[in-house]
Amino acid sequence: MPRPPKGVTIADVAAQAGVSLSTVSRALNGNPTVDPALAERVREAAASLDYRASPLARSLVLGRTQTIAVVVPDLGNPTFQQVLRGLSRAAAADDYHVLVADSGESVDEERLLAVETRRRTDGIVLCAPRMPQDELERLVGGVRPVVLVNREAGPGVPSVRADYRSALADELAHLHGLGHRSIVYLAGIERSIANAARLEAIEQFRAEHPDVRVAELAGGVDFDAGAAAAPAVLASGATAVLAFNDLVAMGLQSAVQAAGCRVPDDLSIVGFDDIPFARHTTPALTTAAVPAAELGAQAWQQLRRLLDADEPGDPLVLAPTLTVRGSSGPAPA
Amino acid sequence: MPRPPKGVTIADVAAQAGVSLSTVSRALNGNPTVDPALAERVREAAASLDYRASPLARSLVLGRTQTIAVVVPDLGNPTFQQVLRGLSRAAAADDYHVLVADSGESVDEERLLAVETRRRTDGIVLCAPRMPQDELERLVGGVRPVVLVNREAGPGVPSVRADYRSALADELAHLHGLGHRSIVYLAGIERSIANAARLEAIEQFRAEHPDVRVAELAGGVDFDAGAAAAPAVLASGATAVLAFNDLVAMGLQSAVQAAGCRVPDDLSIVGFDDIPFARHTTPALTTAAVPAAELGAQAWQQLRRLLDADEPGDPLVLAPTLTVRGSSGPAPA
DNA sequence: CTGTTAGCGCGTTCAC
DNA sequence: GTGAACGCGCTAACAG
Repeated sequence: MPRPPKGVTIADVAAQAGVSLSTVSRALNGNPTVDPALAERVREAAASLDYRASPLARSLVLGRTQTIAVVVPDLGNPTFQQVLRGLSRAAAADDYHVLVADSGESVDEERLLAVETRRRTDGIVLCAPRMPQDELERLVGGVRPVVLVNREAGPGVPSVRADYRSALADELAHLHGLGHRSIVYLAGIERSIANAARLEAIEQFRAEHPDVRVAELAGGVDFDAGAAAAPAVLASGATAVLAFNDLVAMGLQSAVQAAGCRVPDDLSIVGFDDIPFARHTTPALTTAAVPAAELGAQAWQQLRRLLDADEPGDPLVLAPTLTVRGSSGPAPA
Repeated sequence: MPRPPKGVTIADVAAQAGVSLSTVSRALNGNPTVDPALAERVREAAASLDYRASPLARSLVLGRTQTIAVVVPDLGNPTFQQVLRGLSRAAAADDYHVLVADSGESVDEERLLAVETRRRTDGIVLCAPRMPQDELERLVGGVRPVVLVNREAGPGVPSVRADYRSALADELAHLHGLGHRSIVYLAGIERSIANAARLEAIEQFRAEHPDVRVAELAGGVDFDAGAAAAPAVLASGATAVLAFNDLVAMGLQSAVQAAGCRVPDDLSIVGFDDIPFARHTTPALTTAAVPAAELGAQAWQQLRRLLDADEPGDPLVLAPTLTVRGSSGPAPA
């Protein structure tokens, strides 16, 4: 059972072409100080041997791996799946590879994986929504170049994020415009940055609209959490619900419908993220479209800039767009 | 702007501990032929300097990178997302890293990415549903160790796959048991292996049930394709539809419902895959649950076996489980 | 048990 | 313009 032909090295090519190792290296790297005739001979030899320089050896001597790492809390989460997709394609377009690590929602793992994967790569994209701010700031120092997704850590640390605050404000305005005066917010994880941003928007809305009741209910981040919240939502007497994300909204919608509640006639529901299936529920989900894949692509651009020029770009803030579909409608009389 | 402290090398540790490089290497790698006292001194020195061996240098000399590659056709496809997730977690549990590459549904890219990523890793997991069989068999020779997902390429090439044939047979039996005698199959990509397996099951069913009409309609692989097929499905007069996958089923269900057709009263719909949202449609989707994450985890086990012992495991076939939900019901009278 | 030497495969000075 | 030598950081074989 012969393994693939024992790695043909640069020495084999040199022998075949009748030149020295250095000449092969130069020729293959397009160094102009090589006699064109020789260069051609080297290329032919390399082609005939199907030679390609070992990425490992190159990495060691060049000090770069042409690879970046991305750490996500959960590869099962549609948002991070899209971030990864956008990042992967953007990096590939620039001939970079992507090492992916799933921290399983554990902050400890996040830290460990970040430093570990960073050592095998040229830079890292970090998605760490739950990591405490002080811990995050301590961590970024040790893993530069680094780009943060949906987090910030002071100047010099590039980041890309969606503006959750303004997006939730848009949703509140949407519901208010439809006549809703009693609204429930299904909160996500307490310590989550994303949750905090949403709460800010709610605070401001309350201040500007004293006539509207916005109640908070403990929620969660997945479909089941949304479904579990259904009884409490129905009991609250609210006419509209802001769910922490689309998964929660879909779980809620499914559960209240099963209980005989009509959406949006009896209850309006709005989600967050615009995951691919949001438009496919019945009714389709009104939501704030977070451009997750674009976030990933932009994260790569930020990282690339760091890699190429070593100068951090400005933090990038992408505004989600309110996407009105069938799950929200006028408040019941 | 000081980069992270210039990589501290094994030489620094050796100096700090007052021993030679080899002793440091041995001590840190748990080589028992080291004086316990010295070993301790080395560990302390390493800890005080926050030293960790360069993965790059280790990879070069050891001939292994502790990294595997996975090539998928589309990171936006829920099935491969789950495969990646299962693979990533299983590999991480064994201290292996995962390099991911998205071929963007292009067979050419698949081939290129496979050989390219393989060179930076110890092995590769290949998801190449559309690659022609002969091309696949030629490719695997050059990238071993390799594990195939949902494909096979002769003995010696480990693979993990779902049994699409038996799963579709189960679905057909399910519909037949509900009294359906006119069924439509919404086909996927022609040249796809997965499609061929489904067609086999249909052939056999036809032979065993001459009284049942099973028509094929051109379909696709995504939500929009399912929605686009709605008029043709309704015009066919069939009482049940087998969709190529859940996305197609959901698109179809959504579209026929919008046209006033009741599911499952007027039309039964069954999908394939059991993607996370299948249980969340209204009605919830009857489908064949393909254990994609488990497929990924098992792919790692197969690859690990190859890496550890160099002996391929037997091809693994996982049977999807028929999951009956609300979208299928008795045939209308 | 420890230190010295020789590579892993390549890019890059430095002399010719 | 080209080759010989050195080094990237580490492990392994070889002496002592």
